[in-house]
Amino acid sequence: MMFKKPKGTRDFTPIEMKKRRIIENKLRTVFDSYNFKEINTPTFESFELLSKKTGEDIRKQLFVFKDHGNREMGLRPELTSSVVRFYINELKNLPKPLKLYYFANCFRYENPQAGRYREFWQMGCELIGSKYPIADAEIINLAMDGLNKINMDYEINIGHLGVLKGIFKEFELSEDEELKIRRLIDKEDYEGLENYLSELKSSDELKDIIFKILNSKGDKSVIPDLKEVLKDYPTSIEALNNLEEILEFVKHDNIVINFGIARGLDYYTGMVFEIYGKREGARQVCGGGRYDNLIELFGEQPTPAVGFAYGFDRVMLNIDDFEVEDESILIIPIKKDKKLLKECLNIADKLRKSGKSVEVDLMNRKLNKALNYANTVGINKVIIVGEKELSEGKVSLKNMKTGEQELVGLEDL
RNA sequence: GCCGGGGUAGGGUAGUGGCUAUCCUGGGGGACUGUGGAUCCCCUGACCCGGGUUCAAUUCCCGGUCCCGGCCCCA
Repeated sequence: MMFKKPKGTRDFTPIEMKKRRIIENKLRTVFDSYNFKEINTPTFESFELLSKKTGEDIRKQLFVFKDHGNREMGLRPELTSSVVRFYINELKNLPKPLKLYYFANCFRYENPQAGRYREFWQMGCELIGSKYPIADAEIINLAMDGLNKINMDYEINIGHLGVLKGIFKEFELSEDEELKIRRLIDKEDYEGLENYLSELKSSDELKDIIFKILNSKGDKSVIPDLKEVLKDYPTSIEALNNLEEILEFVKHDNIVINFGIARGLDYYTGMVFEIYGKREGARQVCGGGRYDNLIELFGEQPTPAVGFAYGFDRVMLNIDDFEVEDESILIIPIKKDKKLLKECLNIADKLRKSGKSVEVDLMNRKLNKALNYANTVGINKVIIVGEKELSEGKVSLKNMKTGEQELVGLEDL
């Protein structure tokens, strides 16, 4: 074989594409129903933009290249940076809230494993301009409604970075220390966390508080208890109040409060959430949260924003497989003379204009072979065009499922 | 970047240090000249790549690559 597809990429068969489109369209209707508006941005951006919120280290996880003008470019690893750039370039003067969504392929230079590819699809949204809890809630509700729409079983965990940040502030931890702690929390490496915390000054109290926060996991009722524990940490209390307000507007009840969600890197500022499916190895299907500092980081005046993205491929892995079938028609001339063939094309043209999915035999097949073909590819109806019937203005319409066949006037097709 | 398991026609497989590499399925054509799912026949089409060992490698060894999965990481 001469060519193979690049590592970590996939070809999608017609059946796979059909299924992906069905799911995509269902999710799309939910975004539309919240009156989010679809946008698109370039597949590649300047490396500088892509590395802005994470730093140079990101390079090894990006597809980076230089264009002919020696400008350094990268394939987008996600859409948030691009959307924010677009917002700052052109959309910042639109009325708020700005509600945007996208469905796009993204690229990360990583080793493939279950549910991880070098090219993958994200469907997500950004709600820009509202700092209010109801905006956070709308994002959570939208994320859950989408998955409900496609009947996916999931678990959602919601946290708030302000709680831990309030603690870090009181204990005056350095940025490095804070980052290291968040990494360990995100990984759920509690043993490593305990060891690390033991090394720090004021370790006992800090350790005690952090583990109390991490253990506050469950339904909404954990919040009042945690407030009591954290009553001396005003920033944390503020965060808990914020989270409580948000949850008042979240319409689904099956949520888990979990302050262990540290969401990878640092641009989230408030509420954060993750959604998990059931499949082992590719469980996380969605992540999101509030990022009120990012737009400012990109050089615009401070603007609150909140959003999420589905990992579309993981969504596909976490739903039950389903059958797809399409309504299609094959038109077969009984003989291969030009007049009959042209008549076939005329009929096809008419049916196509009325929205039907129509094939004309292109293989010069004899009738029995053509029927055989129709049968194996799952064509529902066959129109047989013969001279005798045609002279009376009729054709044979055959239902491939039932085998029934009837003469139909050309006008009645 | 690291680790484990794999790689034989489009899909699924058998097998071997040597002879025309097995079978099923799929695809094209025919038997069948105006009615499908059957049967028969013909055609199509593969040992991942490179190096080594050997008289001889698809087979054994090494390296690479890709796939599956696990770490690291995951904006």
